[in-house]
Amino acid sequence: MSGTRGYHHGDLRRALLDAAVEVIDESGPAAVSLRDLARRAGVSHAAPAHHFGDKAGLLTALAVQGFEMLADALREAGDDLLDAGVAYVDFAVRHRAHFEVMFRPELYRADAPEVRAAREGAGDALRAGVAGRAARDGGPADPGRDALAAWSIVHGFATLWLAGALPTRVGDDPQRAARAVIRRLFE
Amino acid sequence: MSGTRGYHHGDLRRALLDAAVEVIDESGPAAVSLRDLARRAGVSHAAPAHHFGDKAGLLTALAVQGFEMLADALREAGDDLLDAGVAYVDFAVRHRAHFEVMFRPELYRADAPEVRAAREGAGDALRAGVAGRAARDGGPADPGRDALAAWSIVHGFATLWLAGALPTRVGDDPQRAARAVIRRLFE
DNA sequence: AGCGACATCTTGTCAATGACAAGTTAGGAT
DNA sequence: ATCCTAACTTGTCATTGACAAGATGTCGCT
Repeated sequence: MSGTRGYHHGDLRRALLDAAVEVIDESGPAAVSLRDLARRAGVSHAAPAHHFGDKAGLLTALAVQGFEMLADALREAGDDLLDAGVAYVDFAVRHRAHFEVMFRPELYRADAPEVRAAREGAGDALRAGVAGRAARDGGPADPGRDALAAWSIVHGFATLWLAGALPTRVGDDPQRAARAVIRRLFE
Repeated sequence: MSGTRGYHHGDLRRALLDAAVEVIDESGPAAVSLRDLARRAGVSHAAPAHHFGDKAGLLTALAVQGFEMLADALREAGDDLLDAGVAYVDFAVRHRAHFEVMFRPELYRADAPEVRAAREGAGDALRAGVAGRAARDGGPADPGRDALAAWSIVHGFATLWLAGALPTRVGDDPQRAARAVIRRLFE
């Protein structure tokens, strides 16, 4: 789907998404301009529209990609709440552009079926991580609430970290700091 | 500062900020257009520039206002972690526009002195709320980490709620759901 | 090989926007 | 009364998103 063979450009779709990630990493999603992305890819100003329809279409593709990447990262982290939580934060920091778009539904078509599917995949992976630790502890009173608490704490930490809202005293190693914060959930 | 007496418009600065809140509530910060705000206030398209310089200036004013309102809300909630946490979420939900701008530093001049001051005021109020409960529990091992964990969990919950990312099963009462999640911190 | 269909990309255009420059109006101080 | 300055307007320009219409390359089919 994303890798049609060499046409005029070669793989414009991918190039545009990569360029978008670069721009968002530097200046946030609001700074994305289809014409700028086209310039960076060396194509005409209207080329992006063909692949994504409009700006929301491009960001929708980015969000889908992001949810899929997050699901992969969480699955790879296994079913330990601490590991899954750290993986969540790590994903947000290393794939900041994707993460920032994913949780801004007003920027893209969050109700598109591909988005729903990708998001649910990530949700399943997250719940699996939480359930693992909980089972080991002898079963929580309310698994739904525990999952929500775990998701909230890692999502909040990641968001605050990305926003640069945390005091410098927290340090410059997000994984380390996240680990300490998450541990607070079972002490 | 925000209420100069009746000039041509009366109180354009306030009117523009109010209109911005309205627009952001409906369509997010990306949808804010100075010309649209001017139209809503019944003034010419360049009037906003006089009060705020540019778009970032307007959002900077909104962010300052937001941090001050948040500090007030937290102070009013007292020094109980649960109450302070619920107040944080309540603020985010009831003042969604302010909250969304506050934690998007790329949209405004986050390094402006008025912003720094307002943000620190809110930070102090937040820490005060966390410290209260901790002291009652006999003192935490690491107050800095506890504050960070508490901030993360309420900020994460609020963010996910606003993004519409939470499953419907969580319900439609953010205060109730937040209370349950926060309680997970001391059980 | 040749032809047709289609995806890919380009050129051209329009309304909307942010930002700036320069001019106009109205309150307040003296 | 007059000046001064803040508040606002009019005019303009480059940039952008979106759309329409045309050009070009690639592939399937015969």
